[in-house]
Amino acid sequence: MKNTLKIERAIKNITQDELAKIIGVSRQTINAMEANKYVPSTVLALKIAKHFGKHVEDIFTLDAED
Amino acid sequence: MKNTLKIERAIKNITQDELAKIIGVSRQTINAMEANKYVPSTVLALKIAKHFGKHVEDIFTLDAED
DNA sequence: TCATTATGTAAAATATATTTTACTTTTGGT
DNA sequence: ACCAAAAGTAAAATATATTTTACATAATGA
Repeated sequence: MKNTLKIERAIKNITQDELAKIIGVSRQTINAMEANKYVPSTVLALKIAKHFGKHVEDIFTLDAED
Repeated sequence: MKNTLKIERAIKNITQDELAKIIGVSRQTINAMEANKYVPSTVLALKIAKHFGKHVEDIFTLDAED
């Protein structure tokens, strides 16, 4: 799975820390997601998508190996 | 978070076991998700949404306490 | 240039998701 | 009524997500 978190953040010009506070997670969690360290829970994905006004599929996409 | 998994399955008339095999998880995982025992990973949510031809948001929705 | 901010990284601890195994109960068809 | 299939439930084991704490590195703006 890949995601466009970093791009979305850049579009809105917000830091990882700001997004983390809005969503209610640690900054490192945002960083880990951007770096694909692990797969987020659906609750997080929904909150993120909602914050950016997009569908989950617009931000998170499946890879062949998923 | 709540979901409409059971309804989607009923619409397509497939069992938990069949959906589990398609998605690549255990039947009990499907059951646990339908019963809101835990929150699925985004990879699972994406696969499920894709299988039913819907957006993640159409199947999984946030509650106030999320 | 330099101080501050932002991001990257790591590891241990903690929390949660998922699987496996097993059994029970319900459902639906004959 | 009977029975196989489907769904429900549980608990231990396993895997993964997330947090916390800490430090390093990169980027930014004055």
